[in-house]
Parts: sequence; C-alpha cells; structure tokens
Amino acid sequence: MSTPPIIPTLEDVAKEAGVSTATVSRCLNNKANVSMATQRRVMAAAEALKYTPNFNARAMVAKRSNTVGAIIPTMENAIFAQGLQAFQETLHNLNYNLLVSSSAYQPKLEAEQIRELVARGADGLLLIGYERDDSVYEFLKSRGVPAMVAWASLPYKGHASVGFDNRSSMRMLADHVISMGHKRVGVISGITDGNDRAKERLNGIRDSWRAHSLNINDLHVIQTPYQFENGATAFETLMVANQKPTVVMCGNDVLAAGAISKARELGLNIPNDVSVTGFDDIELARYVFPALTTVHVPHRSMGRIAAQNLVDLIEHRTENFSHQLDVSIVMRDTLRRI
Amino acid sequence: MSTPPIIPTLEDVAKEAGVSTATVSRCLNNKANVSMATQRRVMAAAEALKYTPNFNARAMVAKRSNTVGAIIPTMENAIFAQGLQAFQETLHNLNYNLLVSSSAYQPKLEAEQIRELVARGADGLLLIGYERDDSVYEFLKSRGVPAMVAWASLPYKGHASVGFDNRSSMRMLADHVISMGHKRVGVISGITDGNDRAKERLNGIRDSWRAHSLNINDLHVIQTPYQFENGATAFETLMVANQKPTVVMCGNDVLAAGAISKARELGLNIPNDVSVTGFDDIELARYVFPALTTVHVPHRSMGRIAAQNLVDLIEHRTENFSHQLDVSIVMRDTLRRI
DNA sequence: TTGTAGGCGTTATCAA
DNA sequence: TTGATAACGCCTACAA
Repeated sequence: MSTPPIIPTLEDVAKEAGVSTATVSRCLNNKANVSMATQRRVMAAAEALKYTPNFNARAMVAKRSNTVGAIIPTMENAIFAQGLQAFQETLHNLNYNLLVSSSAYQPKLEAEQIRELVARGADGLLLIGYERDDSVYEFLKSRGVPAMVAWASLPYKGHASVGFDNRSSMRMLADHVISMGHKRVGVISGITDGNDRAKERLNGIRDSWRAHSLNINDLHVIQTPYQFENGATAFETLMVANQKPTVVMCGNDVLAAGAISKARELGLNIPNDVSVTGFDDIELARYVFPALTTVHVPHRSMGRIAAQNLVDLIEHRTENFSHQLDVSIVMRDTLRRI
Repeated sequence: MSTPPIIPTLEDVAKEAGVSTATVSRCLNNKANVSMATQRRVMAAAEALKYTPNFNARAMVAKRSNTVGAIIPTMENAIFAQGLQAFQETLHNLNYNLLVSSSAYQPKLEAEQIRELVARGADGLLLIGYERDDSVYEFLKSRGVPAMVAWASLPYKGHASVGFDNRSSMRMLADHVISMGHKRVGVISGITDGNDRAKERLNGIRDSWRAHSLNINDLHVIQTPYQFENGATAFETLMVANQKPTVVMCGNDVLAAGAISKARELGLNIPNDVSVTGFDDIELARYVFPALTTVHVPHRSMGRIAAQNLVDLIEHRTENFSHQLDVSIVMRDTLRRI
C-alpha cells in the first residue's frame, strides 16, 4: 500500500559520496583529518539524501547521548515550569538535550521513569527533592549516571544538589506572621509523605510555633495534594471550624490561590477577615487578587545552576556539588497585622 | 579513582542463568516457547544482576521504541499542561512512553526537535497546530513517522488532527460581545506569524466585525507573545489611547490575566469600566478576579483522543484521522452589557 | 588523508 | 524448548 520508508544510513551517504563510512562519520562529527574537498562532497551527499544520524546506534557505541532527563512531580501547574525552562535553555547552550517525564508525585512511577531514562542512555538526571528509596540512588551510582537534586531542602549529603532551605524559609515566614499578632493559624500543607519539601515547610511552621511557646493546638493542619481545588476545599474546612484561624498559611502558591478563591466565594475579605500566605512565588502569586504574600524562590537561577553543574558532573569537571540559594519573603496584600 | 560502572547485559544474565542470550531475550519479552523452569531461572538472574535492557540496542534492531515525542510551544504557562497530562496518561495506559520538548514558539527550533525525536526513534509525534514548513511534513512522511496535529484549527488536510475551530469559536465569542452592545473593541492577540491558532482567533473577531458591518477602524489590535506581562502592557497601551475600548478581547487566558491585573493597577474596574475576555479556559480563568469570561476548550479530551489515535496510527490500525471538538463560551464575570 | 574491520546490546531467523 | 548467528547503524582503533 504505502511504500515502506527508506531511511538513509551512513553507508548510503558513503556510497553517494564515493568514500568509506569512516570518512563520513569523521565529517559529520567534524573531526580533523579530512580534506576540504571530501568534506564538501560528503556534506552534499548527506544533504541530498536528507540523512540524519541514527541516535540509538550512535549512543550505543559512543556510550554517551548528550541527553539529560528530568523527572518532575507534575506539569499540571506551573510550580516547576520556570525552573525547568531555565534548565532546558542552559542545557541547550551546553549542547545537551532534555527529555522530560512527569511522575505525578508517585515515587513508584518516578523510580520507573528513572530506570527508563537511564536505559535510554541519559547522561545525567535532574531529580526534584531528596526523598527517595536508597535503591534508586544505588542504581544510579552503579550505572555511573550522575543526578542533580534540585529544589533540595538540604545541602550536600552524598549527592549533588541545588536548592534552598525549605524549613528555615517557611520558619522565617511563620515568624513574621506571628510577629504580626497572629495566634490562631490554619495550615494547608501539601502531602508530606514522600515529599521532603512539603515536610520541611510544615516543620518550619512548627519550629516557629515552638520557638514562640505557642499552643500547638492552635495550629490546625490539613494535608492535601497541591491543587487549586484542594486549596479551596481545605480553606473552607478551616473556616467553618469552631476556632477560626486569623491566618491560613499554605504549602505553596497553588493551594493559596485556591484558598483566596474560596474566600471570595464565602464572602470573606482578604486580608481583613483572614490573612493568607503562599510559597514559591510563581507567576500566579502576582495576578491573584489580592496579590499573594509569599516566599520568593529563585526558580530560574536554580534551573541554570542545576544544568551547568549537572553537565560539569557528566563531563567529570567536578566531583560533587551542592548549592543553597537564598529566598526572601515577598510582602504583598494578603497578610495583615491584627 | 571511582570504579567504572559495570552495566549488566543480556549476556551477563544469560551466563548467570546458564542459558543463551536468545532465551533471555524471549523471557524478558514474555514470548511463548519458554519452559516455566528456565523462565524462573532467568528472571532470578536478571533480578540478581539488576539488569535493565539497553533501550538503544533494542530500538535499533526492533525498529520501534514504544515512545512518542511531543513538542509543545511552551512549558512556561499552563496552556498545554492539562492536555499534555491527559495525553501522557493515555499513552501510559497504551504502554507507550512520552518524551517532551519545548520549542519556545520557534519554528526553527521545532524543526530541529522533530528531527531529534525522530532520530531518537520516536514511533510517532504530537505536534501543536498545523502551520509549519512543508519540508517538515515531507521529512516525517519519508521516515514513516506518523504525526498527530493537536490544537488544530482545521479538520483533515492530509495529516491526522484533533482540535477545534479556533476561528468560529472566537467569532462566536465576538458575536456575543457585539450583541452586548460593544462597538469599540481592543484586541490583544498572540503573535500570528507562524501560529495558526492565533491567526484563526484573530480572524474570527474580524469575521464577526464584518458580519455586523462595523467600522474596522474601531478594532484596535495589538500582537504580543503569550505572556502575562505582555497582556498587562498591551492593556495599558489600549487604555491610554484616544478611543478607549469598552471591551478588550484577548487571544488567550494568560494575556487576559495580565490585562485584568493591569486594570486593577490602573484603578479600572472590570467589568464596569471595561470588559475583558479570554480563550482556552485554563485553570487560572477561575481564580483570577473577577473570574474570566472565556472560551472553554476540552483540553483533556483532546489529549486523550490525540494519544489514542496516534497509537492507532502507529500500529496501523487506522490510516488517518481527524476530529473536531466542540467548544463553548463560559460566561463568568469580566464581560458585561453596555 | 582515507579505508578496513570489529564491536556496542539487542532481536529474530533458523537449526537443532 | 533452546541455541548459534546474523543483522541493526554507528564509531574508532589500526592499517594503508
């Protein structure tokens, strides 16, 4: 029916140009030791046949693919978008390609995808957060595939990392909240199980609480997956409780956006009736109304640094790497003194 | 220094299990013709060695990779996130993997990435929108790699597609806007060059305009890349003009969110001072304030249908495919009668 | 400067 | 039910 696709190979190009495959290979990988004349002939032949190198064959023999894989927990919301974009751009400049997978916050799926990407010949991996089974790290090490842990809560602990201190950042924000007179705090946290970032952020709030000798019972915590709708639902739950909080601290901006939206629906004014805080400072923090008070994370720098150093790791230009970035509180309009 | 990674191969497993590589291969691909006993031995050996198949070798000889590639214009905002997620989930159920690249709305980069993914052995591709150089389609055809065009504005035209009529959808919205008494319309369009969706949407507005015999000079159009900030800037430009529009129609929700944000900054009330409309109905349309009146696009269905039919194409279960989805106007709070 | 040839890890064909 | 063995497309010593 349809003619079977005819895919030109190195050999076809070699024939067309009247040289050996070795010469063609040399030309294409612009090695030295090729005369200008043959160089031109070969290039012309490749062009004419619309030759493209077979990636799998190349990777198999060269034992490197100039590819790195990234596994992010979700593509559904923009939490990782900016960082990933910067990561990809930097990689591109370094002549590497990026393959992206999403694990849907499921450790099992993540482990699968790690194997998958390694089996595909990824030269290195970008992983989000520390917390995963040791066997995963062992696997990576046994295969000699370096991984860069980004959005990491902790500095170097045996693997390369770039991130910021989720715990102390959130604590800083909580300290600030308390200093503004809040004593009844609702918390909408992400699911902490299997998510070190979420865990650390929650711990940061508790740290602050204890440091101020406040009553732990006045800290009402709800855990829920990072989704807009869940933020809305959790907010409502908190606000119909007996002891309404005066501030709702959210594990990230997406949850906070949901909370703000639900507040409006309930006829609650933010920040007069209740304050709200977020974390991450993704784009929506600015276009939500009122604009969200949150913790600013330098996503782009993180992506850039991760890429740069992952490549250094791959090319054995460094042995390990660990970098902690500074974050800052962005005061906007959802937190007020009471 | 560090011990070189030792990567177990089929042969290692074969030795360990005391069988031939052929048998191991058969076991791993759960073919018939293998006795239970050897089956178990082989599996145990593979487990013990932590063997993972070399993907490149497999793809090279099998001539299929169970992988599809998707190239989306951007990961920075959530325009494609939901559809892509559904696409990936469906693919996963069909036992295919997804590789994602982002082209940053640059046709050149997209073409590169298409070659890249094909060279990598992708069995099929997901592309966004029709408009691209013919040579790209020819390349794909010559390689026998099927492509599914999603977010497509037009039905079948020689390649498989799933989408909705951007033009008539936007026209429907514009008709509605006009029926509410608006006569001075500002338009914040995406860049139409190289973007058929943006082009069609703009055309839809013009269609409506002409159909209502309105003065084309009262249609003030600004083209700008799909980014929040750009929506804000364009909105301001429109609102300081001599003839202020009574409604600003935006090419997508991201631009609209920027416009709404800027309106607040300028002390303009929406929709009392000026109305705003979007397109896409992504999540933020609901949490922006006031909630955005927009065109609802069934992202998830689109992703699901694209995946299902791309796989059908790959496995020669169908020859071509074209599907148009229905969209609808979602009246929320940013458009009012004047 | 160019060519020959071996091997990378799989799958598939054919015998046994 | 199993095992040799020949590809697959490319790179890279080594030879010429």
